[in-house]
Amino acid sequence: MDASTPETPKEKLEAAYSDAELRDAMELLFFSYRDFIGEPDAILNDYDFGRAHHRVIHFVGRNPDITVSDLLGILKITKQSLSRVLSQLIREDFISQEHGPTDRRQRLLSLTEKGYALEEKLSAHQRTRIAEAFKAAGSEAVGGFYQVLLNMMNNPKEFNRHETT
Amino acid sequence: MDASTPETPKEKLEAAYSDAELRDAMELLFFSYRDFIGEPDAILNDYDFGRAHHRVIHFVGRNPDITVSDLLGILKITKQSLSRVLSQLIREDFISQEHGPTDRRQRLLSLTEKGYALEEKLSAHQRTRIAEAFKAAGSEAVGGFYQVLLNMMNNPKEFNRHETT
DNA sequence: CATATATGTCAATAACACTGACTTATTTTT
DNA sequence: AAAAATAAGTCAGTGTTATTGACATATATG
Repeated sequence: MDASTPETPKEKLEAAYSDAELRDAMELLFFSYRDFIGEPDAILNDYDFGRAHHRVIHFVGRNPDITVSDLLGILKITKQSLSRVLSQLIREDFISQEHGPTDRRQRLLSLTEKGYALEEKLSAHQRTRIAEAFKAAGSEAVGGFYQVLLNMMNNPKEFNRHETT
Repeated sequence: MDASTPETPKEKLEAAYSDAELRDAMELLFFSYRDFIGEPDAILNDYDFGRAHHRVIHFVGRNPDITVSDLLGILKITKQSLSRVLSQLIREDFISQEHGPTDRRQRLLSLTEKGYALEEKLSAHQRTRIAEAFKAAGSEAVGGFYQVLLNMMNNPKEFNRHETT
């Protein structure tokens, strides 16, 4: 259970990572994520919303007509947790619901115009931050960023890269 | 305030990123971070600890003899928030305190053996996850990962890469 | 008709963060 | 030496986001 000395010879070629290096990566993730999510909070405050609202707005915006259970699957929270946030967003007309066309039990969620406007506002800073980080690092680095983070996911297929070109 | 059409000619060369691509990156960060922090929770549960305890244990482990105010600066939480978690960790002998040698007002924090053991246990899964992601992506990709995430930080100097070689 | 599924809701609880006000010990400044 | 600043800790109150468990309703499927 101790892996402090990386002396396994066959792994030398493809670079062995020391515990210290791996802990570096852990910290880098912490710092960058902390700063990444820190920004929209001020805007959310004006609406009496929190980060949970932000996440719901983001994923509904990204996946129009998503079902409640699919949204729960993405967020990995409970129905009851989502309920408070979601019903607030519906009540205040940021998100609309409609019955599933084939299965009327489903409530398909979409952003209203008001919701879309808020999403734009909320993500503006984050998009700028990422765009600048990408430009500064260069497109090769961006590729590496994608590769590593994708590999870190439990189920990389969950990430749906929206192709543009 | 709308940047949907990236037609600025001078930026073409260094690759322009569409809003959709930038939102992809936002999601990738969300997913990978969600899965990254999701793992140690079960272990923490056994100790009646939460993520806040984990963060404190990590950063104290990484920075022996750190002062309380430096730790607050890293975590970006309030003294009162830290207090609950920290006094619990001290009471249960995961973290030790000692007076600063030059400034006796300071309480320098370090992991006890018990605390170090818990850190090892908690970070084991995360280190494995990162190590595997790094190996699968290759060392060039790892470089890109570092570059992009560093650029995303408010103050990249806050990240102290612990050199090994 | 029976059962499973999708969603919603009520109630209680916990973790983690916040603000504001105040205390104690110690160091630095004047 | 007295005054002011700093490091740390504490008390009280509050809010957000999550949890578990139990149950209700509508709809779909066997």
